[in-house]
Amino acid sequence: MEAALKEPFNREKQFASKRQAVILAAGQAFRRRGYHNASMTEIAKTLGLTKAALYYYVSNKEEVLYECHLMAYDAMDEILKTKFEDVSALDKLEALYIDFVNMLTASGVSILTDVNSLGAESKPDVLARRAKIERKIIRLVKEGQKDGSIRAGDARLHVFFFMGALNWLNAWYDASGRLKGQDIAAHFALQMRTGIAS
Amino acid sequence: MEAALKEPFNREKQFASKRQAVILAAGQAFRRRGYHNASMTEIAKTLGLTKAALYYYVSNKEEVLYECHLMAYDAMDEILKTKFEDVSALDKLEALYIDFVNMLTASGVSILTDVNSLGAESKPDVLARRAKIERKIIRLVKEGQKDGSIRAGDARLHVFFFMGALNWLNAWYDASGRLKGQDIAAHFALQMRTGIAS
DNA sequence: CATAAATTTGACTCTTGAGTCAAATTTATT
DNA sequence: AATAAATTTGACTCAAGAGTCAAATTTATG
Repeated sequence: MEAALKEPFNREKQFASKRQAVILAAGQAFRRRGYHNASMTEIAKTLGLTKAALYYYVSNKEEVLYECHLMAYDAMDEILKTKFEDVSALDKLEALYIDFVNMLTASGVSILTDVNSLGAESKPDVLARRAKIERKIIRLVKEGQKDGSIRAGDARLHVFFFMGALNWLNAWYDASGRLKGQDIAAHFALQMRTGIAS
Repeated sequence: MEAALKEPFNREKQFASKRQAVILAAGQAFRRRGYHNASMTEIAKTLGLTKAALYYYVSNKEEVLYECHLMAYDAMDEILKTKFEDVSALDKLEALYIDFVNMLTASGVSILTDVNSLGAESKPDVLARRAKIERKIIRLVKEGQKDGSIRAGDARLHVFFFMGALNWLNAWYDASGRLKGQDIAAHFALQMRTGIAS
């Protein structure tokens, strides 16, 4: 143990992580103030930079919005990869939902709902991404209706209902508030679960 | 029965109703495309008018957004006035929730979430208005926890959960879709209810 | 510590959409 | 039909914020 301790200053890694920081900061600003109300100048200031410097990392504002969406969906996809054994679909769903809430309250990543500010190339992408996630969850609900853990009813509506609660969370959750993310997760998971359990 | 049939062309009424039409159309546009993506020109075109004509009815875009918010909260206040007899708080809540969904799917009024695009004078107003409604609903939930119809748990979280579902509805509901407003109302009410029932 | 690449900046330009206004047009009433 | 008020419009101005770029500054490495 001598060298290799302080990373050999990998150029690309440096750049990539700073870029990530830009996306994250922008995401927070978009979440709190809305895409159009948050200016690039303002986002730059948050990072102790100048607007011009931001453009060294990203090519335009819309790209940033796009990346924010992708970041959220990546995180959700990751959660959806969880493997379960011998549990009902309802139990799976509950576990996933808890992870979703924890991710949203702890990671700084947020689900943005402004899809209309995306251009004609990226918007379909983002919608497709979201649809894919929704489909997975809907499939899980249907599975639960088969294994008897989830009551009958339009599976899509079941999902829209509790995913709505999740989206809304982004709007009101304040990390500095008195409500702890974990508590919200537990509460929401229970409310989600009992809302659709058999 | 001779005169008084065709209203005597009340000036103010004419103006007021056209103004309402402007607000409503703008609300739809804001809901579908977002406040900043919906231009005044576009909204005017919807009504077969010119942007300049819009400004005969309203004094600026922000005022329109403000009125949209008020319209939604007026509608909710109206619903919240409903008097009930001999029913549990949970039953009351369910009835109100059904009315909320029906209002949102049938009236063309929508709950806009963009509060940040409001100016410093109107934003606090709108927030206060929303807070008042939330408090009423939270109070009802607490009442239900007392009368035994609603299970224990942070009343605010109970409410944020199902109100989130309601807000999200605005984003995805499409009047021309195959899902009928009434069906959504019934479904959502059940899911809301079972999510918090004792 | 010299230097070449990476990063940051100040000072621009450009676009878009809000908002204005004098003039034109429509409408209810006599 | 005449007319005065109400309504609508075309053709503007203006501001804000996105995006650019040559030059200045910082940084890792020999």
